[in-house]
Amino acid sequence: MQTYYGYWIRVLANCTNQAMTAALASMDLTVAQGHIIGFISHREEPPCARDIEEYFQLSHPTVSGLLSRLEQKGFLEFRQDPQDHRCKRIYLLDKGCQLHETMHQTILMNEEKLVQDFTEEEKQQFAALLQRSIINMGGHSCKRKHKEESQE
Amino acid sequence: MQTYYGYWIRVLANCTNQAMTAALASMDLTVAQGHIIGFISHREEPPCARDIEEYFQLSHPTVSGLLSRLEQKGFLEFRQDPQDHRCKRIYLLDKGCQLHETMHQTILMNEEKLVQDFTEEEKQQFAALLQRSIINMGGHSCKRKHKEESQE
DNA sequence: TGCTAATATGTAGCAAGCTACCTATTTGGA
DNA sequence: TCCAAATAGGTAGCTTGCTACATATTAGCA
Repeated sequence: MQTYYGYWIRVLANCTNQAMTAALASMDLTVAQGHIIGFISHREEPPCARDIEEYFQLSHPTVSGLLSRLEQKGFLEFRQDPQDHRCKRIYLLDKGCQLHETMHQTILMNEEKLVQDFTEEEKQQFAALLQRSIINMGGHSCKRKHKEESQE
Repeated sequence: MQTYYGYWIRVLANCTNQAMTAALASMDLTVAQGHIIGFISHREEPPCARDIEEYFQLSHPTVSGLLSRLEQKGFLEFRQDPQDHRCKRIYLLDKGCQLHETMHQTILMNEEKLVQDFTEEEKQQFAALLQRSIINMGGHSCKRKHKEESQE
């Protein structure tokens, strides 16, 4: 067996990141920041940092840094949860809401580019194999329901 | 169309990275450093930084930083190319060569884990779809022949 | 009640990715 | 030949990922 998948995944992750970086640059957003804005805007209830960590399988300091940069740029703000004083709920500000639709379209376009010459069957296969490999690697995010949530 | 691939690729890249980090930790190597050691040891001629940038689709400063950390730890050394004084050829030192076999086995184990419940056909499909999506995103690394090279 | 464990978050310091700029060397065409 | 473009590499400063530590609050059990 050749040792290819890890290499391809690394390169593919880098490629998609670079393409999305270019696409989102005009909005003063990085790829990771854009995904977080999208995640927040799709939630009915304002999430806390912990929710983002679980959904994206990221460590707390990583999410903490992302959120603080988004706060500095005026995309969101924190408000302490009245029930649980440990939690800081994340609220999207106008600036963040306005961007969302444009960003959503940009992400959709890049998704389409990624699989532009795939048949419908191949798209489904690709999605299924990606999800199974995440589970194989012990990724927990697949334990949660993603049905109503987008990747952003 | 749902916006999933980008999200899955991000999560998968993160998962494989975390698993490999744990596996390589005992060798005082990070994942990126391990892959570079593997790449160098598989080349007949000592490569220069530019070769690594192309193979892994990474920027020059990224590769530069990786190599300088590997040099500091005594895994490799630079020697100026006598023909072209711009190039610094990269030579693996004993410490790097000794590690290679162990690291290679570690990477193989993780590759196997990634697709542990895939059939042979699914493995081939996964490989083909990953490569096609890299090409779709404009990744240049696929233009080069990888037949004789491993992912490391 | 009161102590312990679990949970949410904060921060320091590192690796690895990037852009943008720099110098030095080589190459190639006028 | 000689100057400009291409090429290889260096460095500053950023984001994003991490581990390892810290504090504050909540929950649960004796």
